[in-house]
Amino acid sequence: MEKMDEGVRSRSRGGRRAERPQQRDPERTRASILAAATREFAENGIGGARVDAIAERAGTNKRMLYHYFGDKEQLYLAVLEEAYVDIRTAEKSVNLSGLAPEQGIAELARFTWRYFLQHPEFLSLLGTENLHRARWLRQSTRLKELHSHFIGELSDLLERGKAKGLFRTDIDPLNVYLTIAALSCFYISHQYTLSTIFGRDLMEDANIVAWERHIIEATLASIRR
Amino acid sequence: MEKMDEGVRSRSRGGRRAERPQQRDPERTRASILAAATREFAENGIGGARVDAIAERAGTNKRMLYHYFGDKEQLYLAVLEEAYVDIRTAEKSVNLSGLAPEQGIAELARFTWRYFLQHPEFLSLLGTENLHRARWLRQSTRLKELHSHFIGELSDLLERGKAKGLFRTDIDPLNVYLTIAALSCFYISHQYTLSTIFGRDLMEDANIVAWERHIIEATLASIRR
DNA sequence: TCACAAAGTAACCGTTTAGTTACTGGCTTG
DNA sequence: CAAGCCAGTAACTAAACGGTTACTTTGTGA
Repeated sequence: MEKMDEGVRSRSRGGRRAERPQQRDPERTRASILAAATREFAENGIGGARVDAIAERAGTNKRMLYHYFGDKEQLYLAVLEEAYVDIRTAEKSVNLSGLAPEQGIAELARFTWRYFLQHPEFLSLLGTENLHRARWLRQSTRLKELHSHFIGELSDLLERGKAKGLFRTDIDPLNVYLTIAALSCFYISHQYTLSTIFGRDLMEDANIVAWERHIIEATLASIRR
Repeated sequence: MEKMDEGVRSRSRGGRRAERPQQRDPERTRASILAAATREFAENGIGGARVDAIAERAGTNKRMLYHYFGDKEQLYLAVLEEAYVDIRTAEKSVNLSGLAPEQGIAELARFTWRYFLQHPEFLSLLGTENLHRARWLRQSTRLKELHSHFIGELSDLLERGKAKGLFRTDIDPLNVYLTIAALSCFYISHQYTLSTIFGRDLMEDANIVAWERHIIEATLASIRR
């Protein structure tokens, strides 16, 4: 995952099938360009990302990048789409319907926090996208149709909680989702300025564990009767 | 505040003193470059910002920009420093020591939310700075010394609240500050992707009012016994 | 088997970009 | 009042950049 530089070429040293080393591999080339672009855009934003740098990181030629993706902006869109597809796919593996209301909310918060923690590049792309007022997200019909199923699951959890008298009756699912997302996203995406200003490393294990507990507690506290 | 294009030049049509139109005005030129740079960096990030665009927006020449600020990066640093000085100055106008603990927390949350709402360029600069892992913030001794006095005021409020038996005793002031900042910052800086995905304009008056109430309620709920 | 399409390379191109040079005009002070 | 410094302008430059052209290599199916 670290060194992409020899990516495509190295296939010749032992491909899937020994009798045909297969020096060419369109899918692999495309995938390695996409992975390299994800890193480059996440690290530098769209204005700071360099097409040459992406090609080099992918271990391929700049020509291939234009061959598979058209231009820099379409490549960025492909990166953004992949990032959204990935999180939506991961979300589907979470099943909240069998859990008690409070446990369900906690599980949803835990998943969101941990996913963001493991995919900082997604948060970075989100930041870039918002800097540009969601220009590419709005442009992409595919992305606009890619809804999170969390809002639905959350509505269900809240209804069950309300019926049991556990939760306040004036709670909006979107508010709960935004609360979880805000507490998770901000802590990670602003870790550098925060750690510098407060002189405390927010990414220390103990602090990470404490903040996870805080997200869950604060979210539940805000919806309990 | 809107049209900077004629900035410096227009001084000749009536300066402070009629007898000396004063075509030159270093301070004004410097200030208009700084204001233009703030907008340009906030809108495009550091990689997307254009030196020529800043000069044009400032209604001056590119040479002046290098004359007053050295180069693009130092100009960015000046913009960042000014933004931090501005918020720290505004914070000082808030006096919480005379308020009851719950009212004090509410006031602090209200101030933070409203300041972010009125200064989205500050949030944008923060995002840019974090994208680059606080490279300029860490570099600037001036900025590292520019602490928020809110943490101190907050500690005091929390102590008083604990003494009265209102608040939990295991509360960390930094956690409370991060909670308020996260709920405020995320909603505003991610408004574009969120509004697009959820098909609801987060910046509608009613939604803004509701979220302010939510920030205050959620923060208080998370610290009450 | 060979023609043709697709995969891949490297050198190139016009434009944009940050930064500079060489200059003009005005303000201040010795 | 002149000398010299500072504010300001416009045209320039070298390098970086996104994107293209012209070409080679490889796999495949008529």
